[in-house]
Amino acid sequence: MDKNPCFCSQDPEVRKGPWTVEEDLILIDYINHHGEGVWNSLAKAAGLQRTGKSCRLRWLNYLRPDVRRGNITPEEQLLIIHLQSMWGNRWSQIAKQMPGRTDNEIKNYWRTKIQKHIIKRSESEMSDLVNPPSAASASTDHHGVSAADATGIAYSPPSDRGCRAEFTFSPPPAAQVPDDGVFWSVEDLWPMQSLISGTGHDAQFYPL
DNA sequence: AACAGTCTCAACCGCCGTAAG
DNA sequence: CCTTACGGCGGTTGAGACTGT
Repeated sequence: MDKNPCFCSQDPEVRKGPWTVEEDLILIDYINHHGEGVWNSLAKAAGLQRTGKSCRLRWLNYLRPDVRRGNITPEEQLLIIHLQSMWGNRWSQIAKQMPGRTDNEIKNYWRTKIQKHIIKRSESEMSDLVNPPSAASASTDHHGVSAADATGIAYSPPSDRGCRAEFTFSPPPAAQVPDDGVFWSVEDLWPMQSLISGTGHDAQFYPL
């Protein structure tokens, strides 16, 4: 087991790193014929020089037939933000609410697309405290819509109580999805104004 | 065209909970 | 009850892709 990682990491029979097409085919073929089972046994029985964990991860995050990859929709973006604000980093739980999406994908999306904006906004807010922006400059996005009104998402920086930062979220109207089918970027969705004046009440971070 | 910086995401690591013996 | 084996989870890493200069 992995509480004795030295055995596995020093085992020359165990492969690491990116999966090859051949390995993928072996795993898919084996699971198609025998189903998912005890992963360590499965890896050996299939003739894969991989750990059971590695096989499980590869199957769940990549090879499973119902996995949808890429093109996170605006609705999914908002759902991720909403669920993350309710549950925190319970990625597997969030993934269960989003059929076809994996916890790994959601986690990566959050960290690369959303969390980045939290940090940026926190930094800009800190600078705004020193150099306050004009009221008009932050009130609309480039679609000409109030960002806070459009998304209903609001962010409040950490309080002096030592709690985590808070999001608030109210479901946006369906009209926010563009007719041309082009996905909105996080920049489009991000509620710039609300960073300063969040007013929603639906959800918030739980203190750690 | 070449290089540097940034971003994305597949995969690994380590911890925890639980079931079985 | 204790130990072991395993699955599951969240955090992190690093290689390759992409973008800007």
